[in-house]
Amino acid sequence: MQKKHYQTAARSALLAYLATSGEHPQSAEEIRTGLAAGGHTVGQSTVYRLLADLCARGAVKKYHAGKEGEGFVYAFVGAHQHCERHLHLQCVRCGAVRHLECDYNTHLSEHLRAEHGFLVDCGRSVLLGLCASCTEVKA
Amino acid sequence: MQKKHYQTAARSALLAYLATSGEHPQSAEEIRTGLAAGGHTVGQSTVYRLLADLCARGAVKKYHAGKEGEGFVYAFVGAHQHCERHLHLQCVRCGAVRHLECDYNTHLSEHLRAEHGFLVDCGRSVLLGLCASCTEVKA
DNA sequence: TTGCGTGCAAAGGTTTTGCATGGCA
DNA sequence: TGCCATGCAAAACCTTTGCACGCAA
Repeated sequence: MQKKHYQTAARSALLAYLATSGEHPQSAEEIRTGLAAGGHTVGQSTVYRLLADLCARGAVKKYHAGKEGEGFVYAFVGAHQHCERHLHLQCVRCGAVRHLECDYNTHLSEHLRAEHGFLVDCGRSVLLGLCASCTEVKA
Repeated sequence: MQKKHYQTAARSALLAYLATSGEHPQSAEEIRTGLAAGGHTVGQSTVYRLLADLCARGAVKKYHAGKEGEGFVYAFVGAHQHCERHLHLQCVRCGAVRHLECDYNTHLSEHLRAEHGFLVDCGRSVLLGLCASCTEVKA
């Protein structure tokens, strides 16, 4: 059961900010900077605490940062309430995370289970690569 | 082009240790402890530097640690010289990483490319879940 | 009024870097 | 002999925690 929470300035600002930034993953520090740019100064610990809370509620998802060794990035989940059912595709260039809403998920999970005895946890699995947009501008 | 390197005691010990520990991923600190247990005291910075070097040469692979927020684990690559061609399955319980040597890799990559415009970088993609062994003892 | 939320600062853990010394080729 | 490698310690980084005060309900 979710712990109750107050509607505070920091919480509202964070939610509003995440909503406008779409599902583009950002680090805690980037989020804090973004909030500050919008006139909302929020302590770093508050950012982490709010993100952890939202994460627990399923409103935000936490991914490994694209660049290794650099902690985590957070993305607003929005309408995606079934992340445990599909795979995730993260672009190593732009950082965007796409949710693979496709029957292929089922095929893959079934294949791995039947042929390899491996139970995939889709919600936590992220495939890395280049998204369509970044492929086009591939330098 | 690879930078040349000397054959030093620390380097030999690390390689020997990794060879015996198979492909089971370990953290830098675990590796250091393991070396110490074998009578080889190696400075922590040396461990990191050697791992980074081996990683660059493709002899060692670096994965996110199973538990989030806890850095990385390293695994000996050994005979797997084609990690860029297959997916990786990491067990969230025991930490083992398996290389998916199966035609399914091709299917998946092709599907994602054709249907979703996403170019998967298999070598860096890791699917999380439960391996066969851990599924059996699922508590 | 109650107790959660917040900010600051300090703590924690892991990885990286600077520097002088030591060792391989 | 020339460089690379190593160790120690300090620095850097990101994240978490402790504590006292503030604010929502």
